[in-house]
Amino acid sequence: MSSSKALIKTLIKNPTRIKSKSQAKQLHAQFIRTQSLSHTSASIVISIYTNLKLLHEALLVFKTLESPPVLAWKSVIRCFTDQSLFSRALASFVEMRASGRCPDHNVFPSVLKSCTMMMDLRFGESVHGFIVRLGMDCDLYTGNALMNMYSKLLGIDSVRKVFELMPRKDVVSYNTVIAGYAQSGMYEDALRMVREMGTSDLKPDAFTLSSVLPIFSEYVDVLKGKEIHGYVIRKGIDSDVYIGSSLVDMYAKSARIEDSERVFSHLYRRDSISWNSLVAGYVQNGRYNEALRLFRQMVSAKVRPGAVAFSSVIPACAHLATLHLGKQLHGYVLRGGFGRNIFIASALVDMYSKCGNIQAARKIFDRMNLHDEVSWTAIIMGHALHGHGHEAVSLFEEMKRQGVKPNQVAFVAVLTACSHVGLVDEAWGYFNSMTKVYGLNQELEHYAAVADLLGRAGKLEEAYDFISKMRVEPTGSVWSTLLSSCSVHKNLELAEKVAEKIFTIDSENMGAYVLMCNMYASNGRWKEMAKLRLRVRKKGLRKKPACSWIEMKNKTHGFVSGDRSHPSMDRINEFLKAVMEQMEKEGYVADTSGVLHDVDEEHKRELLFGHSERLAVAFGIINTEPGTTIRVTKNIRICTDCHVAIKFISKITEREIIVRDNSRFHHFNRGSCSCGDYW
DNA sequence: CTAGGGTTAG
Repeated sequence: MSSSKALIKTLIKNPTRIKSKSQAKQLHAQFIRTQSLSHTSASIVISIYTNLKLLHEALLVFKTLESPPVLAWKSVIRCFTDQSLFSRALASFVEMRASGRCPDHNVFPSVLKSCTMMMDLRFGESVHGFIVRLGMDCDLYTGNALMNMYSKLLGIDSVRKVFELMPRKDVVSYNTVIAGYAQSGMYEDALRMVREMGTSDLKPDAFTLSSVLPIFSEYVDVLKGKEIHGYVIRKGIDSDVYIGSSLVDMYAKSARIEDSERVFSHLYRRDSISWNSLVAGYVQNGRYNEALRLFRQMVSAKVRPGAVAFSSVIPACAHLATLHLGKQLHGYVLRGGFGRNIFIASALVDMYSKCGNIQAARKIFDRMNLHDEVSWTAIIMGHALHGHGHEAVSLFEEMKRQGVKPNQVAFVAVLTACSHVGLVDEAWGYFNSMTKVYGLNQELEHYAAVADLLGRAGKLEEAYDFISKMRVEPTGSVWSTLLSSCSVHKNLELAEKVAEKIFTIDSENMGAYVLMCNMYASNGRWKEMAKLRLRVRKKGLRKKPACSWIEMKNKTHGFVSGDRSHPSMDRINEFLKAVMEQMEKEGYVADTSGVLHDVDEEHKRELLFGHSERLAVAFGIINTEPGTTIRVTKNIRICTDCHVAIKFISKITEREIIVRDNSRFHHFNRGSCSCGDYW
């Protein structure tokens, strides 16, 4: 009996001396044997159990108490919070108050955290009122918990109010306001608080830095970031997972993916966020294949991808147009129960439309129960790319009707839609409404879309004027779209003016050289052409090879123009020859104007024959069941002659053929194309 | 009591 009393005394002073479950059970048993399980000693046993996270054992003891003392309440409430049983924590708090016990300051941090996690601001505020009435609002931990709650549920202003009223502040207090400022985009204030910390003799720790680092990745200030990286290493907290993923992300966002890789490879502990920071980093830097490789590596490292991981990798499939991988990921998404996530759904809509399956994209879009400006934009862009300009425009109108305000990206999408079907007046209306109705500035992309539209519509001079008077400095690519319009509408004079504009901005623009050479050739201007060719040779420029690829049984087959190395080449040629005979019977005449001039007519036809898109289409047809849709992707614009030829092929073979070039999709069916030959 | 990664365009 007396030894138990001594034990109780030491335990009251230091209950964490009990470190294992068996020790705790032993002690508990001893109390029961000596019949000294009073309210006080029972509370101690409870707190020992809860410190060891043994909720079940603690509750068994707790239930035996008729009127549990504060220590017992406090322990179970903290344990409930600890185990994420927030509503039970709050219920216990209510019960404690009803029993007339007055909570001490140790109870509030857990209660406030539970309110935060339950997102129950009303209850939290009433607890705050209670805290003030008890005069406990000057308690450090309680104040910190209050700030955290307001930061998550109310807003930074109330956080600041609590902070300023706190008589004593520690690192956690500062970290909480700093995170609050950083998360509300008030970067200057966040950094000011970091400096203020220093003057209060508090040193920034891992929490501080992982809140501050994302600021520099958004500012893209590598220098500041590197400075922090150095500080982190000196402090020996560079292996912190939180800091690690912030660093990976920061370097990736500053286009220094090699530094991201280095940081990642030095992390000895990696969670799903560290992995995903690098996956997302690869995607942000256009390294789609590496993103997919790392994602697979993450899965085989038994790190379960979460919702964020899927919304990071799916765009990689969209860019690569790898439908089979996209479908696989879609399957994982559904099995993981992430189908309703708006980020993922938007990414899927985009992926399916970029992989050529606009119907699947639309189905996912229609099944979403909430549409934001991103998902609207994804489906509008999808229809635009597939040549459904009118549908895209009416979706844009529907978006506005539903009260979703279009952002700058949405305008890029609707202008692109107008451009692909030649809706000139509508496009002007949208372009002007940006500033007049929505207070958005027109940026390069919007100017580029309108310039493209005017050029395609054959209003070449108007397009030239428009680009010359842009409020933003035009880039080579804006002029390039006009140049190709000049070529389509056979206006050599303007093309020369445009080409000079391009060469002053980008003297190595190979596409422009090729286009100009062809135009000179078809106009019989051999001298100018020769001069241009010499310029190209002097610069040592080479033509980007045209290539097309097609997916077959989960494998991608690539074809380069004129390259005969594919094992099926004989069968492909046999097929093309047979189909060509039929085509010519039906009126096909090879359009050789797009081919360089200095070869004879017969050879020109042969060159067209070897165009990569034609090879890929042929390969697809001979390797699939009749009636199967053929999907081909090409790295540059589809050639005029191939466009005609594939129309014939679609009719003769009764196939739907979908070709994605660098700007849009062409759906060939029964001898015609969805673009209506307007492209 | 406090912290990190995500979707649409180019």
